[in-house]
Amino acid sequence: MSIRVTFKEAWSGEADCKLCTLRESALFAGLEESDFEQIHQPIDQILLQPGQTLYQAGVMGDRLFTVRSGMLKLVQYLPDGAQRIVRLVKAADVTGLEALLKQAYEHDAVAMQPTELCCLPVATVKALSGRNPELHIELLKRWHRALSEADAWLTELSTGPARERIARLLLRLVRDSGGPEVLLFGREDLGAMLGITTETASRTIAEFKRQGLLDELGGNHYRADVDQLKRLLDE
Amino acid sequence: MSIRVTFKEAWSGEADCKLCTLRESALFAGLEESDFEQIHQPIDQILLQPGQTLYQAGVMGDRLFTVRSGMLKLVQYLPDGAQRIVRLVKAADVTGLEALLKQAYEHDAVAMQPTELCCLPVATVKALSGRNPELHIELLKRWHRALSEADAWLTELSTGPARERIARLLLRLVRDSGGPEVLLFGREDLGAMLGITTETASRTIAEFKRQGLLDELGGNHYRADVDQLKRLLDE
DNA sequence: CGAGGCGTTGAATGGCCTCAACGATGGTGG
DNA sequence: CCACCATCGTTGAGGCCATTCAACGCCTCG
Repeated sequence: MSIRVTFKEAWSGEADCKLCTLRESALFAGLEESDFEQIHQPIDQILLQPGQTLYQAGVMGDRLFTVRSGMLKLVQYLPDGAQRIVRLVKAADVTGLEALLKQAYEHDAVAMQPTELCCLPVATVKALSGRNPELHIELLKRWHRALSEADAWLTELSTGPARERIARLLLRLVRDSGGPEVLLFGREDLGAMLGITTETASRTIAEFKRQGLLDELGGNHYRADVDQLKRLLDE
Repeated sequence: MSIRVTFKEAWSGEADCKLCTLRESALFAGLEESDFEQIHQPIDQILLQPGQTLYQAGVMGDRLFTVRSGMLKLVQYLPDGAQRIVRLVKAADVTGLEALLKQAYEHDAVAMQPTELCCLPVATVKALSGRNPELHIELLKRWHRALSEADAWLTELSTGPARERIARLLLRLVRDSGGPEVLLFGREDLGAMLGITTETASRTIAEFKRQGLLDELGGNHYRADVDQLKRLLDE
């Protein structure tokens, strides 16, 4: 099911962090010119295609990752094989922080779209954060953000009937993407995010379309009626 | 519903961290003798009774908390009033880390048992962690642990039919408590943890008792048949 | 053109929720 | 001391909603 990809295959160049287009929002936002000179190992950039796996649960890694564009899903499995998507990693997010603590990755990280990443060696991040308090705080913030997201998934996306979960997910997607147009996921992923079956996900989406809550634009693109979705929720 | 308690009412003394019985597992485990001399503000200790609230969601705080004994629940609310327990905080755990980032608390923290806590002023923790890399790492570890817990709640306790969720919860409780005896929660809390109604929780527990998976010892104490619970899960 | 993946839809079952009643328990006040 | 009340756990009945199993159309790709 999962597509393995060697590091070399996905490699797409070395980064120059000083010139990064994400500088303001990136992990290294607070760094000074002089700090960059402390980076001895190169920062590799890689490009993943949809379905390709960045890392696997249980594997010890020595890198953490910043998403430059695209999106990853973090997947956990139960012993019986059931899977659950516990979080999405979007542009400017960081994942694989476990590596900083010498711990194995806790999820499978799988690309949902063509996804560009920077690979930050743990040694580099540690060296920089030991010297630089701002980076240190930035790391805490990333961790905190991940935790907030996790809690929100539990309360918003795993509580109540299927139609409410889907409505809340759609509203989150709208919020994150700026406009009312959203790129939806495959029905199977939808189910794994919300703890429902693919059939229920499909049926509910279809019903939303018929009721005008969603307008299909083709290629899994939809236009959402935000007001009606909200109204559905506070009844 | 929630019981407010003033800080003064719950105050039960000042701590001497050097002599703390939790020294090895506590947040300050890595500190040196000399570090403790840097603590200028006193570390207050407080005692909460079941149902009392430690802090509320949305409130800005300047303390974080270490649980010395007892247990807290972290509760989040949806706009429509539905509540969800997103995590439990047990002895040696830390909560309220949001305060370190100048952010409002994200949950209601409510005692489920008589609970002893240490209140650590953010200023103190910041001062110490700026100087002490071990404490710094320790903070990252706490955050990581909280995140792992959050993910586990999603995959294990919010996935699958009610009987499986309860079985997995029981197994977690057994694991955490050492022996096969567990102190169960009120049915309402059970429901709020697992995303099911109190009636379903009650019914399932009653069924487990009839089937011999649980043995009632009185006062919400039960003895769990671990093997049978596991068997129930891998079918 | 055939195969396989994916989304959709149908029918039937069953599990969970809703609403309701009832017993046990514990605390309060007469 | 006991009647009273509130809370909590339990159980029942009924109905809805999600799951299960199945079939079918559409699309891409080999």
